[in-house]
Amino acid sequence: MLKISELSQQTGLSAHTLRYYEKHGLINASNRSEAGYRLYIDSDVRRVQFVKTARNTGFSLADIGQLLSIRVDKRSHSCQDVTDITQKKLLEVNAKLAELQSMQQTLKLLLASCCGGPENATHCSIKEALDAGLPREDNNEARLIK
Amino acid sequence: MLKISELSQQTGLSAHTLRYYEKHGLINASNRSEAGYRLYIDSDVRRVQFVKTARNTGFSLADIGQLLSIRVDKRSHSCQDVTDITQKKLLEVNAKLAELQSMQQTLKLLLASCCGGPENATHCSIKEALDAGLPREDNNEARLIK
DNA sequence: ATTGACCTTAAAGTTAGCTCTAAGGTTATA
DNA sequence: TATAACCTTAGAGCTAACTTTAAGGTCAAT
Repeated sequence: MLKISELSQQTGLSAHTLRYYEKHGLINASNRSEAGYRLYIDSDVRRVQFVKTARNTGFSLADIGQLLSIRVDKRSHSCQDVTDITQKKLLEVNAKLAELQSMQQTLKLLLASCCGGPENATHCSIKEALDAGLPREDNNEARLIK
Repeated sequence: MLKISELSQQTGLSAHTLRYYEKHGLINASNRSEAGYRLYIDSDVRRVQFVKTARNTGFSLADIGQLLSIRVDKRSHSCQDVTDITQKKLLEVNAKLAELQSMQQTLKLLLASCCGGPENATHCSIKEALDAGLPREDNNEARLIK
């Protein structure tokens, strides 16, 4: 039985965030101690890790609640509901994957063509990466926010 | 030369959002008309699309500004700077990819094992997907937010 | 020449997702 | 037994990223 700070350590989410997720119906402590402390078991850890992964891959907490409801709330979902939701989420994941892979490609090209790449060791040219898909360079500074 | 509403159409971002991005240094109109209207060219479109892709893959606007500064502001970055930033972003992209692929796997398993999968056509069992990596089911409802 | 659909800036409002604070109870160690 | 390091809830505060509003200028078509 883990206390909330131990769950926090195991998942990398703060105790505050874990309570916040609980308030929004995403997770739950399996038990409470006499004094009212939240107590978690292994399956709670896996559930939190799932939430974290989903969040890291860009799903909103509402999306994640929907994903979790597939697993948890069997009785109120028909088979059709489940496959519909799952299929929709899978399409979203696939779209995200495609965009991420394009970003990966762009960054790889940038690394390969800029300072230290085999054909361009002495000066930094990013033209190759730009030509391969990035927007073209211009003369304006891109100011960082703030 | 595109006006802002035309750029909006081509990129799927609202004119408001485009002005917001400009205010934060991410994009810029190449020209202005006599009356002060923003006018964009093809390379502006590509730049906005890059911003959109990066945003969709979970980068913050500050991150995107950093990525754009690699491409744009050659003089103020040493080769080392550029490779450092790029390499760091590439690691982030790779981590996101790994998490997304794990989500994809989970959803695929769920689809395959639930209602209509070859070995389980008559009732909806998600146990297979759970056993394959998802947190276990429990008896609590996952309430959707709001 | 006026209507309506655009465009401008500046600034206020909104939402999601935390993050922190206050006020107080619990538990382990010195 | 007291000190510190936990835990509790309720609620306020914060930041990022929009989104809307206000007040007004422009432009094409009737």
